[in-house]
Amino acid sequence: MKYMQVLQTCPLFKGTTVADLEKMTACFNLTVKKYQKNEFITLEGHKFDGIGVLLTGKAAVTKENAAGRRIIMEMLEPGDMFGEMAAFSANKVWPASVLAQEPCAVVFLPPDKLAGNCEKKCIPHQTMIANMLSLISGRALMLTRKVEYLAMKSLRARISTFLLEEYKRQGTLTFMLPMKRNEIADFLNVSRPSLSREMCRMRDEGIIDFHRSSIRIKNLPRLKEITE
Amino acid sequence: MKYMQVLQTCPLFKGTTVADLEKMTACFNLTVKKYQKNEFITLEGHKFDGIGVLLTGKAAVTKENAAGRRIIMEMLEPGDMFGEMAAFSANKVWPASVLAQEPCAVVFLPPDKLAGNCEKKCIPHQTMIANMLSLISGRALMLTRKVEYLAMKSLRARISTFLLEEYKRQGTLTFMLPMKRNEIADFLNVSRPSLSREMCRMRDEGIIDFHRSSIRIKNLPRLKEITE
DNA sequence: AAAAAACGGTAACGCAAGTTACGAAAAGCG
DNA sequence: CGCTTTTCGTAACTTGCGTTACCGTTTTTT
Repeated sequence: MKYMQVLQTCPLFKGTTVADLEKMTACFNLTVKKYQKNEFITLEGHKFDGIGVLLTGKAAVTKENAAGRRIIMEMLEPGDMFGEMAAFSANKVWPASVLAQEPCAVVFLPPDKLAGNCEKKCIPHQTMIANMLSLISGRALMLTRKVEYLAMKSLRARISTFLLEEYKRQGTLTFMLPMKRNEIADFLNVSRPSLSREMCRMRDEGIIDFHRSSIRIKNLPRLKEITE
Repeated sequence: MKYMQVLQTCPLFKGTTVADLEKMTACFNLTVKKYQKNEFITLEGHKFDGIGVLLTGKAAVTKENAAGRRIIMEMLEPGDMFGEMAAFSANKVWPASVLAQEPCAVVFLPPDKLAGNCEKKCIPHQTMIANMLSLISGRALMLTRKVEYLAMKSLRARISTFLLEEYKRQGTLTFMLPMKRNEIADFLNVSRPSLSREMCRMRDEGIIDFHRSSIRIKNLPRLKEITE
């Protein structure tokens, strides 16, 4: 199959050779589907077709908000997969919609064959199952982190946690914020003016210093203290 | 083992006969531990002991946030399991605490044996892995739901969503709430008085009616409207 | 059955964060 | 360069929720 190279970059097939992939895909009876720009690849609430892997193009995972507005959850690039969570749950419907932003080619993996018994009980198949376990639990842990953020009552605690994670990631007390104010506010689930106000208060108290996207942690212990 | 019946109700062993279970448990080297009411079964951040299965009693999965406020993530009943997410992650510590709400009996399954290759490649073992996949993705979906709850800004929207889910589950407009006020407040991540106050306001407005744990939805369209 | 503990409704008060609106600095663009 | 657009800080006002405290009721314990 001509898409084999792309398929190999998919985390699901990490540690699998192209030869193994060829064998497996033959077993899977794969169907490549094509979509035009602005066409829906999946529709939230509709019947689940199998785990999708984006082969070419660009697509957006979207969800409808309470207010009925579409929010982009994630952008998909070739090699990315979607629907891996819904695949093994009881309720076999798409938890989100996927919208093609460009012409896209997608392959769907039937979940029953994936988890089901391979007659040959081949090693690659087991590797794939292990990958799947690690992927999904990774996703679950990521969601746990999100819950931790949202469960924080005070805005200051959210900001502090956010800054500390960034500090940990970048390694220096002075660094650039990876997002604009608006995006940070969205991520922390607060309004932008509230974020600005609180950041300025923290600056007044000598905890941090900043200008636009460049920020410096002036009182690290204090910052940690806020998050407990 | 006397708990074999309960173990069979554990979703991890769904579709497995008692005879198969006997064989597998022998291989697993299981230890049953007992806990008193209000005793911690696991402690957040402490060393991971293996996937837990609650055999008897009732327990709450909780997390502490910065302010020391405990939020209930989930309630556990006999046959329920916990810690399956941490089992396949790199960092082998408990991501949450589990607190016994009643005297509890718990069995722990070592994760390496679970995911590792069974020499016999027996069918029950494969069933168990498939079950595990289904369980973890179910948990991920549950967390997604939790995130959706917490992302709601107004308390009224959280209450309405909670009541609508309960209505959907129980099928009648008049039903019993599955938790006490304190637990609901924890679940919705608000204070108990605030929950009471808002529920009374909704009663005053004729949306719902309630006394203690029995509740009746009087204006279903209105309730749905609030969540939109 | 009496005592103790848990549960749930209520009210007053304070404060953190949302809302809205405006202006200045920075960035994008013809 | 000059114009437009985006980004960000700031301030006044509003509001929803937390906190605390109290009390009646229900449940549990002895």
